[in-house]
Amino acid sequence: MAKSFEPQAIEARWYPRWEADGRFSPSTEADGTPYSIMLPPPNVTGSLHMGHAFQHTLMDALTRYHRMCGQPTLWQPGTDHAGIATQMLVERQIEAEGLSAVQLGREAFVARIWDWKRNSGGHITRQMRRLGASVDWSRERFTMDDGLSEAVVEVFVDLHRRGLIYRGQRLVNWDPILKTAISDLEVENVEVRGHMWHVKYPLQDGQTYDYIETDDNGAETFREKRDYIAIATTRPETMLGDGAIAVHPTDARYAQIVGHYCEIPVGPKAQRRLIPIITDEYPDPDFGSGAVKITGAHDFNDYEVARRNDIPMYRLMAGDASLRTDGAPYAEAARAAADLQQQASQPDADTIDTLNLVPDQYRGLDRFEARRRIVEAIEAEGLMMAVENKTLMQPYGDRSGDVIEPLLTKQWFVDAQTLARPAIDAVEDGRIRFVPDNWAKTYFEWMHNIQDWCISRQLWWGHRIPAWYDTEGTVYVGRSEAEVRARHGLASDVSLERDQDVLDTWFSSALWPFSTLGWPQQTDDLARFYPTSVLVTGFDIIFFWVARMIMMGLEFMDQVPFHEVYVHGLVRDSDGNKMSKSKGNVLDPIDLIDGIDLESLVAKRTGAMMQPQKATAIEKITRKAYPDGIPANGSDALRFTFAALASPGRDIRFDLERVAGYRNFCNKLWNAARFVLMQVDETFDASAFVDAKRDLAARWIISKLQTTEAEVRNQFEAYRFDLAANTIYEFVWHHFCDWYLELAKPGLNTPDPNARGATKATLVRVMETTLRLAHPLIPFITEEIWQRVAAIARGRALDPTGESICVQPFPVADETRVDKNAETDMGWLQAIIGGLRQIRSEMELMPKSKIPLYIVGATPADQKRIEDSRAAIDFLAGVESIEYVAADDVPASSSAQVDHLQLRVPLAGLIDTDAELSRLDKQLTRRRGELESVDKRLANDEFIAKAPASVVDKAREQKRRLETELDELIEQRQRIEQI
RNA sequence: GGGUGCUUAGCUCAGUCGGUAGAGCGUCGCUCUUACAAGGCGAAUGUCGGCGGUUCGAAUCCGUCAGCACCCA
Repeated sequence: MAKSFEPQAIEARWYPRWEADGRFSPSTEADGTPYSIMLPPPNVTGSLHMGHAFQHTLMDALTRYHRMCGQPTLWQPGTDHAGIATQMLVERQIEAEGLSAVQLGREAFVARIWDWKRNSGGHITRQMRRLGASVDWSRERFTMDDGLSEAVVEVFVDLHRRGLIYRGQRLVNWDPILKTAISDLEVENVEVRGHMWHVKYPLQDGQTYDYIETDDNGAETFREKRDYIAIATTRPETMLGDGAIAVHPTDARYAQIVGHYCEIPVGPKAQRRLIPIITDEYPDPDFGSGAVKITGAHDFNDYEVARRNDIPMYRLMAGDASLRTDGAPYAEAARAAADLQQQASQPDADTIDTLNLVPDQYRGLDRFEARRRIVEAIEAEGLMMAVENKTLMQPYGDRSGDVIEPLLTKQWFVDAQTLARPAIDAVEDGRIRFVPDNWAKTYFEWMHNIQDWCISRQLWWGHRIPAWYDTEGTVYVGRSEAEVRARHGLASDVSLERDQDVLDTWFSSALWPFSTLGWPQQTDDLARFYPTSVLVTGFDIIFFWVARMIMMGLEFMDQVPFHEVYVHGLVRDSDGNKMSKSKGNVLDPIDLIDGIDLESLVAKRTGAMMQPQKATAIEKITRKAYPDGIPANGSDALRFTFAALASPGRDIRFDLERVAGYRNFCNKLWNAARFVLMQVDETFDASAFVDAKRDLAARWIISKLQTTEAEVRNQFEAYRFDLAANTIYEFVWHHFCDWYLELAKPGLNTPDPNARGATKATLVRVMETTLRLAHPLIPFITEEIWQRVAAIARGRALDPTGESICVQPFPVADETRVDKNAETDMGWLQAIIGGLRQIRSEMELMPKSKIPLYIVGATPADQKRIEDSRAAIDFLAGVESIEYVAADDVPASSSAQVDHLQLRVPLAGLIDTDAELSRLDKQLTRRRGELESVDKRLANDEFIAKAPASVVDKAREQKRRLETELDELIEQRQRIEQI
């Protein structure tokens, strides 16, 4: 074996073997409960980031653990088609060629995307292999695959037939750059500095009223005669589309003018529109003037008010958020609108939508330019009362970064309220459990306030909506045009045109848990692996994805899609900041595995930036943070780090130092294996010594191994990856390496061949078991070592066609091998060796020098115990001789106290009296403190009366031990003082 | 404004049932010892955010205040 752990060679060797040997396909023989996990499909355009690496590590650990437990285990991989992201990416490529998507046409453009997908779409799946992800690649799926597309059509048609999908003209979030509707979840609200403009809306025909403000007691505080109503708005450009002014029904200030009309103070004076003053619960009387303008077509709150009060909604903008240029000239449109207002009932939305109420001089302006011009005009007219600086929440599209415009358009919607009800029940009654469980609250919170889901997107890349229109605009939904014609009796000469839009990518993702398993066909896989066992995901997509999978799963499979949802935190940088390209603090998991030199890292972080002006600053922080680049740590070390940091309910701060520590851990394991293998050759058969008599150390390490196995199992079952990692670390380093390997050394030199064999067998078999225990977290190194150790441990050669630790049984604790006596004895031995080492260290003795040891107070039983472990004491504490003596028979010495035993190391001539005294004082102080605390508790009658007996006994025992040790220490101190 | 979480050693974090506080990293000594110097041995260290309550006993349970972070509006 190589002298130190070299991950590159090992990792490159094993993953292709595992994949080729089909280790990741669910066993058809195993008869355990099927275990399955759906990989949250990453974007096909994506590359592996730290969040993926973290999440995939956890899923892989679970998958490998359950596979080793003998369950037929499936980790289902795949990618989603990422409608907007992919379309943007290929559009940019085409533009670089001097073409545009429009020039190319829909069909050719979509063909180009498929080309791109075939050639470049698999990047992230190659990276997943580097991480060791044991997904079943033979079942890889893509949301645009035929089977999955069939599922999408099936679901759409079915939900539509049952009225749970509908089409309608609604106010939606519109992205003016992408020119598509997006769902409310794809909108990010950001606080920005803006203005609040206070504008006078003059009352009709110069009417006036007494505007009176009062305090809480009803006393008048302000009075003024007004011929206007004051309106505050952050978006003056939408005034053109106002349909009414609303005040709160209890607002006395405006009661007298409710039902009157006022004038929108923009546009040519001759055609200014009059709008009614109405009452509605929505305006907050304490906010601003208490009166708000209602622009139903450009604000979500106003939309609701307009609907409630039958106020017309006038759309002012086109798809690129510029002011409309279509339709009749302004004078004509304004007259039509005024006429409409006189009518008893509203015409339909389509008719109103044809009215373009943008004055001719503003038509075609960008919305922000229009705002500037309108503000100017109001000011020029003297109707601007005040301009207030104000921070406001502005909606941005999470893909384009542009300011989102609420826009009235025809879209398809899913009736989310109806679907949410059973989905809420499933979590309430425990069919689905969130881990940590407080995420259920977040889930309920959202589900109880869920909005209808806008699922149509004005894109070309995606699942095209299975709806057809005849020339009248009548809509027919069906699996295909032929089905539609047959179903509705439409002759072949009736012209039908298919809906241009595609579905939200999340619509197909919502079907992922069953569409990947073959639905709508009733496949064996579906029967076996649905519902899946657990979903591992970040909290950021509970709404986007988790909730929608639950709704769709219950609706179409009649069963929950997964029993548990493990919600992990976010990976942040070592300072706790979110990782982002624009901050330049992104780490690439592959760089942590392979290492990267500084120049490459700088180039990577500053290349292809959205904001190139930040490059210099990013270069600077990068050079400072990683002066030597990033060293190669290997996949196992990275995985172990993620596991160790995965404390529930917490974001993780990712620290390179931590990875380095776990790389060292891998090296430790590697070297322990090297040592073990140096002790045995291939002919050694550990199984021959299964029943051999074992020494204390062997019984102890075997006992420890059992409790470790039980703990690790529990921790995996409870999703405590952090504790599992710590438990394994502790066992390997501090029990196996620090103690057992050292204790085994003297045993390997004894003349008794049976004792030697027993020690070797213990070394090999504990090693082999440990590898299986650690495999789910660190698959590569454990496989590499296991291949060398397994045959010796089992006493028979591995199958020449290949065996793998991947499919070996996960260790099961054997209660009968838990040996409490061995653990007690070992604790005592460790205390003795520790005491002697402390003396050696503080007296600054050379490691090689041997010391004589005098032991005071040893009973015959103690002496036997000591002699039984004599070789270990001699070897680990550098003892050359032991004498059992009475207190008075020892020359000047340094001492250690282990219970009633006093260990004394004579230091003829060497002793530093002061050093020894201060050492003793330190021990005295500590024990006195402890004794004081115990005494205080024991002196309390209520403690004796009310505390459980075991706690009281423990305290009494502690008191007895402390008193003995104190007595001895005090005596020893006197002896030293006398020198 | 509503909700959630966090505050423990210099740093990053565990702490399960309430029994008197731990790990890793870092720091300080000694040390190249035949698995490992990416190592070994030893050492130092805390107002468990503040205050109040429950309890024989509180880092842990309850209340309250403060600071930080995130989500929703």
